Amino acid sequence: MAQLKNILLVDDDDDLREALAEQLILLDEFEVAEAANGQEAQVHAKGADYDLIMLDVGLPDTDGRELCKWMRKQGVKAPIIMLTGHDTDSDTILGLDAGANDYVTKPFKFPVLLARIRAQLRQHEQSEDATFAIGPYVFKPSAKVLTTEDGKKVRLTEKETNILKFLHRSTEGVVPREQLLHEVWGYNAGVTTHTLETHIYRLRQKIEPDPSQARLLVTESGGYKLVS
Amino acid sequence: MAQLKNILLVDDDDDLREALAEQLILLDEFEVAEAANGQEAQVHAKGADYDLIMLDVGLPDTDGRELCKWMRKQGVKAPIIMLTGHDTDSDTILGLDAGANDYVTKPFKFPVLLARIRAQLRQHEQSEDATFAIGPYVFKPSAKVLTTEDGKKVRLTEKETNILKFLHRSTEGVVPREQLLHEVWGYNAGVTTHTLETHIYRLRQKIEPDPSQARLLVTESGGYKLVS
DNA sequence: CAATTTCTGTTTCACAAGGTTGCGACCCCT
DNA sequence: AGGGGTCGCAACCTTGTGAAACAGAAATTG
Repeated sequence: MAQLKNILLVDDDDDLREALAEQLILLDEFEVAEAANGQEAQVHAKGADYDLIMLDVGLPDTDGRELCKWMRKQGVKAPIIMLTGHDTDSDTILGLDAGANDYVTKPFKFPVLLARIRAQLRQHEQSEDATFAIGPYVFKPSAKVLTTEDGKKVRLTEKETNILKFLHRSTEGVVPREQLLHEVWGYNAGVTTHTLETHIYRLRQKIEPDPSQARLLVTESGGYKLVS
Repeated sequence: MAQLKNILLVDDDDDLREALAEQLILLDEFEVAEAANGQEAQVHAKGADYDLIMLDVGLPDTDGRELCKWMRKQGVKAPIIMLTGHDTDSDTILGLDAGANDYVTKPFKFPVLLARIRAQLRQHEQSEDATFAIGPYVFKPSAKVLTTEDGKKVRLTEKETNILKFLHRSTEGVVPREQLLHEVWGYNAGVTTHTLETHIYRLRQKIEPDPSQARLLVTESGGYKLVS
């Protein structure tokens, strides 16, 4: 099972917000935090890292667009989907220009919003600041580090990072050595699988809590796979 | 002036397509290639690298969604915006699930589409496979290389890549040494600006056509800036 | 059929070559 | 002097490879 995605849902319409949150939670893919106004949203945004933020434009205390800009200035990189009752063009434009990634007008059908949420999450995985859960770690490819719950960091080399990245990308399970070799070293690879095996060894030394037994990075029928 | 973005516009409605292309070109920000059907689109997609692709769903020869999937399978990473006449929910959902990044229903106002185009382009700059024009080079941060028109490659070290990345990000112009130091080495930097200066020196050796005179990477009042 | 050998795929680990990086020394120019 | 460029050097890190150990399956043998 993939890790649950963290969503922050900001809307002052209690009925709509709660209904939406419930539907999302029922899918068993998301964890949803709720905020009814800008004040609350700011607190949430400071406290936790969200994978996606949904923002109503008309909040009692702040303009959603201002909130959006504020979040961006705070360094929030998560995709932001703006929600609004008004379907005026200028609204949409202003919303997107404020730094939102998508803009959805109410009323909307839930499946459509969901598709847009998924599209944003999918796109974000390619981004600079994407992070992934791998075993007990948070893996940030662009920083080449694994971080544990309690803040310990494991620094990876470039090759190790790429290996982890490609292993993670293959949800399919086992990645054959040859394929991994091509993905990490390129097709005109001047190296043998033995080189890959050495890197796997070194990676295990770093990431396996007990290096004598492979639990995270498992060998299986001619390839490797990552188990969460 | 920033580099023109390359857009591929695929739609079989000649009037709409040409009008759209013209409006985009008039903005002086984009270069637009047009295709009237799937066949043409495939040829274009193979031939050139686009920064963004707009795809009509209803094409004479192919389904736009199939075309979208095909492009993704070909390794096209550019954002894809789907256009459609039908505004059915299932259509939107299928479109997004096919790998599109956004979905716009006709009729639309041009400024709205433009805002969505900009939003997609902005988001794409954060992505793994983003490239930037720097002087005579194409800079791909994730690959840590600069490529010239005629295919020559300049390999950069990690520090050099980051320096270039942050210099490029600051369209503002001059980046003070201290700021660059923080951005590249982190806030608890254990290094002095002299280290940065050394790196700049080495970077110039690599990227300045004539290393005796700095043209691309210029020193100015306590900082550096990139000139295109 | 059980014991033993062989074989093959994989792991372990040391080592050397090469690249990257920070710094010191010195120069140049204003 | 002071800000900045030039360049060499030493420490460190990364990486590929070779030698050897290991483990399980298959094959061989008595």
